[in-house]
Parts: sequence; structure tokens; C-alpha cells
Amino acid sequence: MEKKGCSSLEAEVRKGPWTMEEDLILINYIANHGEGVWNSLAKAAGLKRTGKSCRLRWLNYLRPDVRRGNITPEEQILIMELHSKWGNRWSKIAKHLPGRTDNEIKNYWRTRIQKHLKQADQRFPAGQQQPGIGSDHPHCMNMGSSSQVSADTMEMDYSPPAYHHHPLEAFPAGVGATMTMAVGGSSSSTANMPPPPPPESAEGGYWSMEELWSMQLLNGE
DNA sequence: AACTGAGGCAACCGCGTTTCA
DNA sequence: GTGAAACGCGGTTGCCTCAGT
Repeated sequence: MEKKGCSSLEAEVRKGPWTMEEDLILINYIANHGEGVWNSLAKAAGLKRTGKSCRLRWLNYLRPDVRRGNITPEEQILIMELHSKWGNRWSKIAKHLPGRTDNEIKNYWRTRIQKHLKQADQRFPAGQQQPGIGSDHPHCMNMGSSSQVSADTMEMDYSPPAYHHHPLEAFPAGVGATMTMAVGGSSSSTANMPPPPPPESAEGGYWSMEELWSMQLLNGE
């Protein structure tokens, strides 16, 4: 009943996983116009997404300086140290890990580190808890000696995260190369550009974001 | 070979903060 | 000074993949 008035508008808003087409539209638009003012950006780019969604997608996934792949042992230690300092201030922590997003760090913490803490918690139940290991409660941040813990426990079964089904990885070289972007419009993109990955990473005809971006650079210049 | 469960990542939601008219 | 809109952050959920049985 009441939905009739705005149903046409709500039907316009897309949710769920981003398609390759949407990614390209967003990348192209930001390359030409820059980021910011996300709501109007979404409209102007012709994306049927909320500004929030566009911002999230850009920051966590499409930004050229986003580092994807293994969290290094050094980064692990840094994450644990910073978390012991600041708790779940993921964005703050992310600022000290260039190329890492708050979402990635948050996920990493929840899936890996918290698991370790839980296991440690079982081995050392309340009362006989190891010094320096708090529970997974956000406010139990008394992990002062976290670096000790991290160096051992974290490296113990450190395993590279499996990055799979990246939407743009499905792009064959030709498609990626045909993306037209005026990278010059966003100088910051190029400034923070990570070193190009070895060509082997494109095995099987799959391309990483870094490779796509470097292709854009090559094409655009 | 098929099924089940666990792990991991991307995306959405709600709330607090900041900015602007 | 006030209200509205936009932004940013943290928590949570859903889906996909992989490993084990």
C-alpha cells in the first residue's frame, strides 16, 4: 500500500554483490571525476547503488592502492599491537597498515586472531589465563605483551588467505585493456600505485586489480 | 563421488559524528 | 542555533569455497 509511492525509486536501488560492469563504471567515473560526495557520485555515474555502497566498494576493493593477499607476519604483529592499544578501532588501525582496509583487518581479526584467542582461552580458562591474552571481548584489550604472543602463535599456522572469485579477475586481458580511464584525473591513484605484480599472477587468463590498473596506466599514458 | 561443516570474504545495516544550509 | 543530509565506522550476516568424512 504505502510502498506504491516510492516503489519505483526503491526498485532502482541495487543490492548484493557488485557486477564487473558496475565496478568498471565506478572505476571509470572516479578516475575521471575523483571520489567523494558519494550519493551524487552514484547518481551521476548511473549506478543504481547507494552512495554508501559505492564508497564501500571503492575503499575496500577497487582503490588502486588496496593491497590484496597475505597479511605478513609483521603486519600481524602490528595489528595485534595496535588492537591492544585501541581496541576495535579498525579504521584507525588500518591507517597504520598502508594498503589494508579496515574491513580486511576486521575480517582478519575475527577469523584468524580471535580463533587463536579462543583456542588459548580453552587451554587457559578464566582464572588461569595466560598473561597478555584477553578474551575476544572487545573491551578485554589487556594484551600488553601481544607481540610475544603474536610472533609465536600467529606464525605457528600462518596460512595465506585464499583470495578467490574477484569479479574483475574474470576479465580476460582484452576486456581489461579496453577499459578507458583518464587516470590523469586522479593523481593520487598513481601516486600510491603499488609495484606491478609479476606477470605470473595472471596465469590462466585471470587478472588482478593491480594488473588491471597498471594496464590502465599504460593505456592512459 | 557425494555430503556436511567450517572458514573466509564481501557486502549490508544501524548508529554516531560532522558538515552545511 | 537548529535541522537535515552526508559521511564514516563498527558490527553482523549471507554466500562461496574448500577440506574432511
